[in-house]
Amino acid sequence: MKTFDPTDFIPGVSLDCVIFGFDGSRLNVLLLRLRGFDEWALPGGFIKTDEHGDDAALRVLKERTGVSDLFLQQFKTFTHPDRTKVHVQELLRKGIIDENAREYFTSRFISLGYYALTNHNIVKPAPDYLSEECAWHPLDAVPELLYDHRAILEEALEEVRLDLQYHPVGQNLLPKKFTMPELQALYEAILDKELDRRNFSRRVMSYGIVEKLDEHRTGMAHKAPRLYKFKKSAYEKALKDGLSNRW
Amino acid sequence: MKTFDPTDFIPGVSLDCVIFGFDGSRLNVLLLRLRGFDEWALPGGFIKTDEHGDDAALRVLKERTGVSDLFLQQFKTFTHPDRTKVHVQELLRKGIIDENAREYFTSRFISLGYYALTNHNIVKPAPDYLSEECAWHPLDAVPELLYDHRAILEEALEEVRLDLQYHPVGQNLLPKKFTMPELQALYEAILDKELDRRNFSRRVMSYGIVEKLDEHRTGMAHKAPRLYKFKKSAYEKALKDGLSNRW
DNA sequence: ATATATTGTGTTTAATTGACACATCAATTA
DNA sequence: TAATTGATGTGTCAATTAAACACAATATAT
Repeated sequence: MKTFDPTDFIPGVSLDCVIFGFDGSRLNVLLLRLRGFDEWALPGGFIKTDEHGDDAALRVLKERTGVSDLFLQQFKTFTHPDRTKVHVQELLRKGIIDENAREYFTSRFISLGYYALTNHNIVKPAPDYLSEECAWHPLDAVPELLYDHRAILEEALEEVRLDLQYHPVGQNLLPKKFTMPELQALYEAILDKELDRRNFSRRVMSYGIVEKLDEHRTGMAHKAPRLYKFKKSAYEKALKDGLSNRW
Repeated sequence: MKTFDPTDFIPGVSLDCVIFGFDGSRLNVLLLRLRGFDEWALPGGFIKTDEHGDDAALRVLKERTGVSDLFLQQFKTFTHPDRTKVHVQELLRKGIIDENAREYFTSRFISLGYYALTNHNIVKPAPDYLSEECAWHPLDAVPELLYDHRAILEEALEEVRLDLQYHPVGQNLLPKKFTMPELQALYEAILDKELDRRNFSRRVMSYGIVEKLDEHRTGMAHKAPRLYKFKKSAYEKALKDGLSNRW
C-alpha cells in the first residue's frame, strides 16, 4: 500500500462522508474503527491539490464501498477551531500516523460534510489505512464517534429528511425494479414515521417519476406486489427542479 | 490601516458573503469593486487561525456593513480547483496585493459560501482594503463578477428561496414595526412572484409569529396600514423548528 | 365634501390531504 | 385440492387547506 503523502493534498481541509445504506427495513450508516480506538469515525479523506471536493468525496466513497454510482450531496462545512482537538493528540500518541504526516495531521482542520445514499447490499465495506474495521451500523445503534462526527451525522440526517421534502429518493437505494411497499419502507426509514400505504402510493404516482411494470415480485407469501421502476428522465428532472409537494 | 498579514489566517480557505438587502420594494446585493477592476466581487475574507468560519463571516459582514445583527447562513462550499484562476493573475499583475501576501493569494482557494439578510437602510457600505467601491446592486442589474461569484450569488438566491419555504423571514430585513404590505413586498421580492394580499395575510397570521399593534403607519396617502411586530420567541422557535406550511 | 387608492376582512369554490373499507391474490396449510 | 392467511391494489368520503374573488373601511389629496 502506498504510504500517505501529505503533499498530495491541500492542508487543513478534510471531508467526511455520512454514507446511508438502506437494507430493506432500516437505515444504516457506514463507520470505521481506527486502529487502537474503541470509538468509530465517519469515512473521510482529503482533497488532492487539483481535485474538486465532490470528486474527492466520490473517490473516498468508491474506496470504502466499491460503489461509484451513488447519490452524493455536500450539506455543510464544519469549521469549529477545536473540532478535532479531543482526539487528535490520542491519534498521534498511538503512533497510527506516519512521522512524515504528523505535522499535516496536527494542524486545525475544517471539514466538508457530504452525505451519500446507497443500496446496503451492493456495498463491500473496506477499511482505510488508518482503521481496522469498516461496518454498517443501524441508525438507532450508532456507537461513540470521534471528533465532532456525531454532530455531523445528526446534521446529515436532518438534511436528508429535508431534501426528501423536495426531491425524489430511491434511485441509488433500491434495486432497479422495486415494489411500492419497498419504496414506502425506505421513506418510513428515512422519516422515522409510519405512512399510510394508500396515500403514499397515490402521492408517488402523482409525481410521475415511477412507472408500473407488468411484473410482480413472487416467491413471498401473500399477494405478489407489482414491480415499478423509476422513469430516468422524469426522476432526474425532479432531482434538479424539485417536487411540488411535500411529505 | 493594518496591512494584511497572511500568517493570521488559515491558508487556502476563504469565505464569500452574499449580502441581501431589502429596500422596500426590491432585493439588492452588496458588491465590491476592486481597485483597477471593472468587475465587481462578493464581500469576502479569510478565517483567522483560531476562528470559527461563522465568526469570520460575521466579522466580514460587520466590516462591510457596520451591522452585526443580521441573519447569517452558511449554504455551500465552493471547491472547483480552478475557481479563482481566471482573475487571480490579473490581481497580482495589477499590484493590488502586498509582496508578503503574494504566495498566500496565489494558491488554490476553496470558499465557504454564506448568505446574509439585512435591512438595506441600516447598512453603511464600506470597501475593504482591496477595493475602491462598495455598493448595493438590485438583483436584476448585477454587473459582471469576478471568479465564480456569479454562480455563488445564484446559488445563494436559490437557497434563500428554499429556506423561505420552511423558515420565517423578515426580522433582519424590516424595521421593528412594519405593515403587512411591507412584509408581503419582501416575500414577493425574494420569490420574484406576486402573492394574493388577502391569502398572504391570513397565512402569516396563522403562523403566530407576528403580533398586531394598535398603531398605524400614517403620512402616506390612502388608508393607513396597521403596524405589526414579530413575536420574538415564536419567531425564534420557528427559525429553529421550521414552519409547517410552504409558500 | 368628494374622490382616490389602498387596506382589512369575509365568502365561495376548488384542490389536496387524511382516514378508512373492501376486493384481490400468491403462498401456505389443512 | 380447497380453505385460510395476510399483505397488496383500488376507491370513496370527510376534513383541511389553498386559491379566487367581493366589498366595506379610511387616510390623504383634490
